[in-house]
Amino acid sequence: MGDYGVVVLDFETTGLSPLSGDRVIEVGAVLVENNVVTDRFQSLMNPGMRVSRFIEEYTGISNEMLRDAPPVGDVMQRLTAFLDRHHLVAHNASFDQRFLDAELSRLQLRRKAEFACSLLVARRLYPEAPSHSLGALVNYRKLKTDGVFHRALADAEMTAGLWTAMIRELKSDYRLKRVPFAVMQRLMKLPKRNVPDYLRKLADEQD
DNA sequence: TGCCAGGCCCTCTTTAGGGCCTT
Repeated sequence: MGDYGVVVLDFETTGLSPLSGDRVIEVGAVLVENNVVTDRFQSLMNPGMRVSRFIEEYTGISNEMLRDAPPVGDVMQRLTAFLDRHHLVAHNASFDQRFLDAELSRLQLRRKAEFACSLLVARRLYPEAPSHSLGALVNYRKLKTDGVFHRALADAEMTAGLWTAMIRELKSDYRLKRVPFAVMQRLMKLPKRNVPDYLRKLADEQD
């Protein structure tokens, strides 16, 4: 015990911008407790609009699949229950955060949990990686996948795999006893050159 | 029909521009 629980989540959407009218079409989320996945949530959602051919091909989610899916609002209510009060993690979190907040706002709900971003942490821990896209990082760290990409639950599972791998490596490489959520949030914002010093000092403080 | 974001981060920087990420 002593580690935090976080929910790693991923949205598939009709496009890049909720302010331009884009909606969510699928959510995948995994609960990570003590650095192990202990629960999962996944659902397609009917956004009330047709998705473009590009999105159909990018995600493999067709308009036909969405036709009989539950409305976004129903799924977001169930997702809120799953999120409970856990902190949140996503790859390029600002994207998922914008969509989550936009959909909650339509329900007159507000997010209470804080986000951390696996992309921003990975840029600091693996500056030499050829790319910091989720797929590239999964290859770079040789993480297990089921070969599915750009579906919400598969991407959430891969992001969780990356997140837990980074925490394990922080513990082993810097002899950290604990890697609290606040430390990951701090890493997101730290200038790259300050990261090694910060982690060494943190290890000293934990001794 | 046609339109289409935002934040991070580097650099030939700060009176800016452009690539990377997310769908």
